Amino acid sequence: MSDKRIEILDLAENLIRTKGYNAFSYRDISGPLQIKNAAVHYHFPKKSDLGEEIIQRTRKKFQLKNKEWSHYSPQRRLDNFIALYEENQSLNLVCLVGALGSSYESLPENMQNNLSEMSREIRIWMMELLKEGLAKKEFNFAEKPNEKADLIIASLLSSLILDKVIRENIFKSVKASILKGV
Amino acid sequence: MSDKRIEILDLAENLIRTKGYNAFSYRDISGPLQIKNAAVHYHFPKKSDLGEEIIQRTRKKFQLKNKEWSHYSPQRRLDNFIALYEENQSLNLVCLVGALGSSYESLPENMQNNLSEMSREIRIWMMELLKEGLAKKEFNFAEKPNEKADLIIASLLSSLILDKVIRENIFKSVKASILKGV
DNA sequence: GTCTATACCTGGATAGAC
DNA sequence: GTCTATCCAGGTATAGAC
Repeated sequence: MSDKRIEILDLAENLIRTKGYNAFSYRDISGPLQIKNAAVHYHFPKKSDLGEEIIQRTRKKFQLKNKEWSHYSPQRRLDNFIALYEENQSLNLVCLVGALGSSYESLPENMQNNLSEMSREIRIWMMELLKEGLAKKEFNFAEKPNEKADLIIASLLSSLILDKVIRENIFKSVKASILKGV
Repeated sequence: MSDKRIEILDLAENLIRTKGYNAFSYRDISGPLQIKNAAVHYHFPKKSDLGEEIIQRTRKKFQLKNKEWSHYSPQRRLDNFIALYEENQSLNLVCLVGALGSSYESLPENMQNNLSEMSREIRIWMMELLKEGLAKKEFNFAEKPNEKADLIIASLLSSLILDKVIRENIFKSVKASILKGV
């Protein structure tokens, strides 16, 4: 994969996760990268091609982490997962699911499908993690694993949004709550 | 306030909460309401005027509820607050903070400010509610009130987003988790 | 792989008649 | 308060030269 291609993807992802998919244009890419719009279109003919590839590579990154973490304890895997959000927060970035999901109905179909699949994958991963933690008595909570999983992924997602809106460290609070609750 | 004005606000709010602020246009308003773009501009000269008023009236609605609920028990106030999200979910709508917050940096300044103030107000309300519930021994949880408050408002916000993306009843899970955790 | 040039559309917004 | 008409900026996208 060429350097330019990656630079375009990186910049576009950043734009999506600060301004949203519908608020950035090819100019916002070509300007900073000092190329012309047509060059961006060469790499990604349609805007939705760009959007789709950003989702797909995010999904792949997550899958790689999974493999890497597969023999870690549930607690450590949970810590690592939360650390991903902590990094986003320090970069002042919303996560991709939050950035795209809130305007789901405005997205091209290929992006909707990719986004849904990735999100389901993360959710199932979290459920399995929690089940295993319960079984190994590393965790202790009253909710059903799917309920707890949904609470965790939902609260992490929004913590990044609310951080920007409220300008308080919501992520930190949410992290503390989650860790005290498992 | 004229009927047309309200019709415009209602429709625009719906569009924001399904497609996002940047994905709808004056045509999306004027078409369904069978008027012309210029008529919409008469009521709301700039798009951001429309956006701002939608935030402001949402904030006022919340303040009215507060007064109405002020002598209810903490548990009942929490139940009522959750019920607001339940209604949104049944209408397939993301909440306003989620819809706008995820693309915060693309918003006009007047909308950013109004959105931030409203969100802070909701957060503080939730913190007070939880503190009171602890003091009255209606609630029992290990986290600090601000940590718990952030967990609750964050998870409710995203539950509506994830509901759409994952197409499972994430809201229901989150609701169960919250109620078991206080 | 990047450029220039351009096509075509949609967007927000305003002036002025009714 | 709503209309027609119009403006202009910006958006996505493509053709064809280099």
